[in-house]
Amino acid sequence: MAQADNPRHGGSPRVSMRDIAQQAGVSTATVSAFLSGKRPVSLATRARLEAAIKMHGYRANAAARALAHGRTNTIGLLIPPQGRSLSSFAVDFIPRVVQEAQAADYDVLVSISLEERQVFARLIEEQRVDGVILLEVSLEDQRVERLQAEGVPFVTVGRTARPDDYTWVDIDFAALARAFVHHLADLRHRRIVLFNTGEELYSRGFGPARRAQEGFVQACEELGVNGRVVYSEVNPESGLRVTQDLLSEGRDFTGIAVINDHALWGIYQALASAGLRVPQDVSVIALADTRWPEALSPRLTAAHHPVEEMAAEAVRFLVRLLEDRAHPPISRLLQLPIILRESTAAAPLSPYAADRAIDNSGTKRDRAVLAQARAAHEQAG
Amino acid sequence: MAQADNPRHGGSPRVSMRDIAQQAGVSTATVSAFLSGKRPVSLATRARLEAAIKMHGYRANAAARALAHGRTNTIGLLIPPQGRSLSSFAVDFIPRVVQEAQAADYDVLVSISLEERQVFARLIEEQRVDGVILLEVSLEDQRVERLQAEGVPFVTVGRTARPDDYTWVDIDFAALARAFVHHLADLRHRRIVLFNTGEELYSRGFGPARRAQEGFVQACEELGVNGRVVYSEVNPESGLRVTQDLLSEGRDFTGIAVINDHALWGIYQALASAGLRVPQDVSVIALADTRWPEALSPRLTAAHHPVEEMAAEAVRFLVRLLEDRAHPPISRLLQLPIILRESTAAAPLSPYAADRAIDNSGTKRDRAVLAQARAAHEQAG
DNA sequence: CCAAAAAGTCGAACCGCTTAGATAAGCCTT
DNA sequence: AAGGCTTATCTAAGCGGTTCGACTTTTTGG
Repeated sequence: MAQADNPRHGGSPRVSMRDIAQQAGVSTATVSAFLSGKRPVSLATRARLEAAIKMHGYRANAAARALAHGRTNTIGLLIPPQGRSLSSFAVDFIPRVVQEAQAADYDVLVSISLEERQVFARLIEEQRVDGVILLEVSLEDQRVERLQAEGVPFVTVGRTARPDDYTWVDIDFAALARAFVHHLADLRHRRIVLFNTGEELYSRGFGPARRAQEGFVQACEELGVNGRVVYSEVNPESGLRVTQDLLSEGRDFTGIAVINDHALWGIYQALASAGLRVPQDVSVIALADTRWPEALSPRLTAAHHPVEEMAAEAVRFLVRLLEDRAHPPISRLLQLPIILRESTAAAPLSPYAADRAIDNSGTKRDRAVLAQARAAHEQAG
Repeated sequence: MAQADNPRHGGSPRVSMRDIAQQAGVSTATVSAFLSGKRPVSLATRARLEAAIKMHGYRANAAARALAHGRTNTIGLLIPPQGRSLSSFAVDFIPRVVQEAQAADYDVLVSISLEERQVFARLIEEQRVDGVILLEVSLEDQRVERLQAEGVPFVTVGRTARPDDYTWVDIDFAALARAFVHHLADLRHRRIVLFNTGEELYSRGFGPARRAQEGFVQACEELGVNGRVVYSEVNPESGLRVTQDLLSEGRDFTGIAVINDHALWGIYQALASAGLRVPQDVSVIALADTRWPEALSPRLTAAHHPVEEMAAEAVRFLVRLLEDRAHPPISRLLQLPIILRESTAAAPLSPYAADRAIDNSGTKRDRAVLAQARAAHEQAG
């Protein structure tokens, strides 16, 4: 084939290890030894090699290294298809993954997990990556099964219904939703709406959507609260529309819990233009990124979505699996503290008699719960 | 080295081309010919190969291919460091790049262009990518020079001060800002504020920030409009704060032009809580992603940021450069039409005498300009 | 019916790096 | 002074593909 003088792209021909070896008067094996530090190299040789390498700005070719070494030092990040990620998640997530990976000497290959077969073919079968980080996992996720079957190291952000034998990071959405309900119930709210993710995600068994709803419903039942769930897409418009629809049906809620922070803006907007004040008329509590809670007015009582922490942790987990193939599965279920601000307050006593009627029941227990929850929140915050 | 029975990660040992060749009773050269289609293969052989390949689910190892072939079929995407990208840009940009690249049979390696030297070392010098897409380009950008010097194919999103000898896609921010001013001036606004990007970006010579401001200032001068520029970071809080500061100084503007759509929410919010109505008291015009204009109330007169189009175009350009190394530089400067909605209206006549005073000058010319601009906008919309 | 062209296949070199042995020299030890 | 360790280096065999010249068999045109 002899592309001997590989002209490269117009620039200078790439120097290879051979060139370095020649100039330093040693074999390529020695250069490799020097570079990897896996074998001792004499000081004299060292010096010559350093000089040669610096002089040419030499760097080992990644493909060759990967081929010989059997690892690519690249991790695959499977993101959901366009404009469908949970909240502002992906915005902060991707850069953080990249950064953390770079710190661990890995590159990140981003792929859209739309056409599953294709992605697997490229990333896994062609062995472009050593391991994979999987986003937006469903309770029943074929990708997880597939990865397990292939024996590819991977970590999921979110988890399936049976997450025992692989590695993941997740938020305890059920507990979070429960905490939302408790907080609102403590404030004597009796009619609460949960703003869940979009319906499509929910019906596909998207973990957070399912678990949050489950926790929400369960807590509502336990506390005798009238709970309702609506679904909102991840764009500002949707939150607006959904809230308006809700209001036009006649307002039968005093509290709103949100796990899809893209809806927040619309919710505030819709409430305001309906003449409803937060928190006097309606309380709002949410899971949100760092930016919204302080920007909204009144400031938002919220749990902070630990996007970056999850990104970093996912990478760290994956790296650990890669460095030690026999490593047992690791997992981390994050409990998020709720930070109390001004968007939640005691439910209005009037003008909704229905609320009051319900209010008469369960008051004693609620008091206790209230006190306890308050204490917990104070600590957490 | 003999890791003969390469155990791979727990799974089945990877099949290589040799296995396929053996099973089909041919040489690896023939397998390669079959796979690449670069040489004819008889029908009989074809059939046997297809069977063998399907049976093993064989796929050529990417590293080996890259090594032999000299191309990685991977493009590098250099994104700005965390939380500093222009508006919601990166959110939609990355997935679109990945998608478009996948369609052209390329993978995307994302890297943060924080530590320039490091990134270049990994991506370019280790030859992990065939070409690069560069985001957030400054007027004087060392990365561009470096890439040119190295002879690496690349395309920038945005452009430097002298963008003649390389490939790029950009928005005509100067023209856009001018159009904003014209539109507002046509509506008899005489005191306008430009919400630019954050100050740090501006001072680093970020193209859009500089060019937009230039166009803005220039148009203001031409039209005798009193223009002012403020800088807002890409988070909802910042827009709020900046607007509040502006208002607390005494409101000396009736029109707001925005190129940083993250500020929008805060602007609307701040205006509302100051009791100012849009558009009766203040007109707002902006460059924004698809989601905000329809979600804000009143709906936003805006130019739509063609994020996805730019992403797709950037990839297409790059692929063209990669397929034909001798290809001359390509470029595309996008002119964005302004879509008229309800956030802009004639400037209020009262209670600001100052506005009126200025209004008396230049009226005739303004009339003509107005008519013309209107016509243009009608068409564009 | 034969020479020339086309089709089909193979062997072998090569891409640039890693890594076991093998080798050789220097330094102890006894 | 010889055997045993270390230390430093080299040789050579891969890793899993691509490519190209050479060789054999068909096909084609005259």
